[in-house]
Amino acid sequence: MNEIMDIGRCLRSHEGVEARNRVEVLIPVGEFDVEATFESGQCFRWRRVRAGEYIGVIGRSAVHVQQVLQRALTDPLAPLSKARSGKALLVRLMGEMDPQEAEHAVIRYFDLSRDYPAILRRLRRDAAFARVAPRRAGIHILRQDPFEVVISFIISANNHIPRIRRILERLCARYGEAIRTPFGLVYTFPRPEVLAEARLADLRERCGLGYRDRYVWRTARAIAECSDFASWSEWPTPILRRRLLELDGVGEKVADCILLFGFHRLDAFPVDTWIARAMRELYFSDRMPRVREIRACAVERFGAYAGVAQQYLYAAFRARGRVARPSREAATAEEAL
DNA sequence: CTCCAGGCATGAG
DNA sequence: CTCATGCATGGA
Repeated sequence: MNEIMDIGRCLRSHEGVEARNRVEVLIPVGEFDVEATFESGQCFRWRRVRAGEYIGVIGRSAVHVQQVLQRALTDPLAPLSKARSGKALLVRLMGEMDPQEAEHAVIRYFDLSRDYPAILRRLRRDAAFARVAPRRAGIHILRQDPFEVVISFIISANNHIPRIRRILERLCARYGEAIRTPFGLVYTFPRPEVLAEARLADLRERCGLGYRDRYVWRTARAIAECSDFASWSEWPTPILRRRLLELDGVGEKVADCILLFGFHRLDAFPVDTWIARAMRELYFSDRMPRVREIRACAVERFGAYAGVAQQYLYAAFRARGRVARPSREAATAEEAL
């Protein structure tokens, strides 16, 4: 049984969807930073191939993204001056489409037409925020596929980011469609109907989902059977939020992540352990507030862009926490002093 | 070995 | 309504 499935997988993998057209677009991006955005915890499936270079999927196309200095590209012989050359995004899409729709898809996915520097300036009017947030608006909120975000953040609950990535990788390799690229195979995210047909044991054992197997399966089935999931994006945020909370495995925090990362509701403010710590330190003088209280505080201070503030706070505190967390050796070394 | 991870569902009070 | 508990898994 399993052997047969494995062979089936191999065949499917090697068939792959042949990438016929390759469209290349170069877009000036201002302060946007691919690396900061991809490593900010809002997406899990972009694979880093080099510094500032990633491969992933947008829609049903495999995509290679590279952050470049625009001048270096238009005039390769000109001296590379960081000050005088603007940042740009060189994007190669593998799939059938014309350059114009490719450019539109890229601008939309990376939210490049929004003025993030202006948003950051507005957020930085808050003194506490300004103290810890960066000056440059490197992180954008991506416009990811809603279903992918739903499943991804169900898996994210009580889990580590490296493990979330590996689970999603296996899930897509098993249930998504393979696309051949010069960097190896990449997979589309599985459609709801496909995940709904999966076996629970397969999700648990092969993909490593653990106890979340039934959450993923039930939610995939609910969305597959839901005739109007495509139009959820048109609903007002409070109604959409209530609807998301009905999905199995979706609580308040995950619902807010889905609103922010899947439906681009920039006022949604997911409160996880890191944000709770950050907000507590910044605004509650180290007393432990309720999650409700934290969200209310964020909405009051950051308003329509609370979600953007959240992403910058999350990145700042996580970067700080990783180096600041004392290791066992550091602790004993400290005691030895 | 224990602790923890971008929490959630469940049941008790 | 609030609160406590168990939960698969794997990296630190």
